[in-house]
Amino acid sequence: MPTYTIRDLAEEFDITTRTLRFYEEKGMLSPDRQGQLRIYDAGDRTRLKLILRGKRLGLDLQESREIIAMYSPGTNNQQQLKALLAKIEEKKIQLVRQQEDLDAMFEDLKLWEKNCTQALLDM
Amino acid sequence: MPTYTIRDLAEEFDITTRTLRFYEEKGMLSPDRQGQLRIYDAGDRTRLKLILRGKRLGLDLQESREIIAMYSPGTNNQQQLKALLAKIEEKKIQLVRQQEDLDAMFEDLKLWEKNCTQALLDM
DNA sequence: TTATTGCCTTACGTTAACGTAAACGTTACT
DNA sequence: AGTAACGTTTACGTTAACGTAAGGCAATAA
Repeated sequence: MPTYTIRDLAEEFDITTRTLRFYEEKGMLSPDRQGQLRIYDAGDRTRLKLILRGKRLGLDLQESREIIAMYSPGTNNQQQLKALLAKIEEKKIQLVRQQEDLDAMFEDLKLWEKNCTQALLDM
Repeated sequence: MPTYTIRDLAEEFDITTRTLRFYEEKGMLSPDRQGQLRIYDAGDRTRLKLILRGKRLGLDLQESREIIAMYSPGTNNQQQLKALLAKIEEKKIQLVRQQEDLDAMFEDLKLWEKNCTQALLDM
């Protein structure tokens, strides 16, 4: 099993070590320790990827935390599961909305690219 | 031409009047005045929609400002146009990335919905 | 006429997500 | 032995995007 130093992950994902410590401080990551030093494993790396993916989509850490919680086993009481399903539905709606927004903006940008290119040619 | 009070827009888009004043403070909106009162027109309303769409996509106000600037005419020097085209390309790349992220998360959530539903049935 | 309602300005407060700096310990050269 | 490079903790600073409260003008309902 591969392990990573804090610098390994920071460089791979182009974030600072401060960010990694911050995520740990918020309980999103719990790397092993070798003395004082943090040792990250594949699970930590995966969780980090999920956090960063969420971030790119505009989720905050709390939301990412909930998404990540879905990936970990042991969530096995009915109340929890129902709450999770509700959350998923809610998130799906928001994702669809984002898709629409993306499409709309894409169309606008394509149109503008044409306009701009044409304007350049006209000069 | 329709006009809107600050409350009209606030209610239509489910934001606070403070938010509208804030956007104005940042130079994103410039409603007419009737005495002290703000009177928004169709253009203001469109700009607001663009701001909010950008916000849903995780853009900050500065980025939305640039997008909106593309919609207004009068940007007619070559330097400007080239800069705009570069921005558009950059944004497109980011949007594609978001699409991929959305797809990935969607797949994950669908999988988890299955799991959760099954787990509920199993109880 | 007074009281409520809505808008206004001014201005300080708040939260998330880190940045930045200080002060320190530990390898790793040279 | 000295000094750089990298890690650690602790803690205060920063920015964006508003929230919230104070104080005041204006119109309308009772």
